[in-house]
Amino acid sequence: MPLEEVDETETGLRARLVDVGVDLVAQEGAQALTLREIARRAGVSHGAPRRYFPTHLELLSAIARRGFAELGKRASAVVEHGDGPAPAREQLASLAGAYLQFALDSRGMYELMFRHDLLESGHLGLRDTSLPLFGRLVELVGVARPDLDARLVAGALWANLHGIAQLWNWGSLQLATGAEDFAPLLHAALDAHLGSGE
Amino acid sequence: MPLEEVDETETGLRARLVDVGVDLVAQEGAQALTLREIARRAGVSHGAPRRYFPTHLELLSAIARRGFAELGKRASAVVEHGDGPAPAREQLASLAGAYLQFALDSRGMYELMFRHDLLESGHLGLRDTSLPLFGRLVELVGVARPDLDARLVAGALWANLHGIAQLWNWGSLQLATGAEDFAPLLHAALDAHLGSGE
DNA sequence: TCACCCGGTAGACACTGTCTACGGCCATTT
DNA sequence: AAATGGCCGTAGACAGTGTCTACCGGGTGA
Repeated sequence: MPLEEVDETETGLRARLVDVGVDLVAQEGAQALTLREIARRAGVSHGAPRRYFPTHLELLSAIARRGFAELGKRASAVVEHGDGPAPAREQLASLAGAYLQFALDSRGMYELMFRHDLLESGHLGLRDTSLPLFGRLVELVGVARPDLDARLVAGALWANLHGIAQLWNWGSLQLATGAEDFAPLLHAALDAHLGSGE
Repeated sequence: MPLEEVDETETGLRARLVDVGVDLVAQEGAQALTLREIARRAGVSHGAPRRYFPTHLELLSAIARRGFAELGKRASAVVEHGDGPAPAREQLASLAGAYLQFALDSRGMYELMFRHDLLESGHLGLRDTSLPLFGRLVELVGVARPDLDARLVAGALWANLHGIAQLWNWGSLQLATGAEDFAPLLHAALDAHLGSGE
């Protein structure tokens, strides 16, 4: 009877492994995401994950995809939150704030999401998980500053956000700038790329 | 007789291990910096490094410090290169360009230098290796834009450079912006943080 | 000459990711 | 109803890792 089972949301081991991974990275950090530890916490033998994830990297990628999904959800929630259509500049501020807040709330997950070997492995499916978010960023930049190259400015702004998130997360920026809150940096970046006036 | 040997530049095993590490990371990437592989290439047993570096992380930190030194050297060379005192804005462009070029030339080393567990371990001595460079950045920003908070702008700009370097290095920005050279992004960032006019 | 200690060796240990052979259970089939 | 086959998880082996400990060889001091 169940010969295809297209529904992937069942409570099988595959999903449970990813669940465990998401919890584990939140609690113990990215370096704790051992294949064997995930299997242990899922209550199966260390060979079991191989049935669904041929390699450790693919399991990690599946976990990271959850992170991208969560980030996308938060971003959407923030942007579509206003009752009326808020000015693009404000939406961009909210979006950027949500991005940084996510990176700080979910240090381990953010770190996992931007591991080079994951990104380069191609298992992440960035084109599906991350590009929509970037697309929205480009769109908003295009509205806020029609005079600029939206893709370029959006790229530079994204890089700025990523840099702030990363450097802030390990304390370099606090040490360098003496700040104790990332808000000034965020606003400086927004003002820089989008202009402070309008 | 040799009871103190303050001179640390001798050709002992300590320095040889770091040399090997620098070569190895340039040739094979950051993930190749195994303790045992470094020892192998240095022609000693796997236990030998422990005499000088109690832990793997401390050896990696010593290698990364070479990277920071090299980066600082390149930055100084570029800034002090002009015969006359070039405008601060131009010096900033050169400095930023050198930074990005270093990150791209020495992918593996750059990756190693900004490994969170190295930065957080405290073995890097960032206060000595990296802060001078940042100080020069602050100084130049202060000259170029006396109307702004130099430390804040310098921090945001540094984060921007770091983000561009990282995202560019694994291809995300190419994919997102469609660019095939990082120069436009660099100029966009510089214009954004320092203004395009003057 | 003897003792000492510095610097490197060699083996063990726990842990990792991957691979392979095995088994047990469910569902289909005859 | 009994037999068959395939899916899913187990268990053990293997090479490799970082760390720890016991050893020891040879040069320097007394």
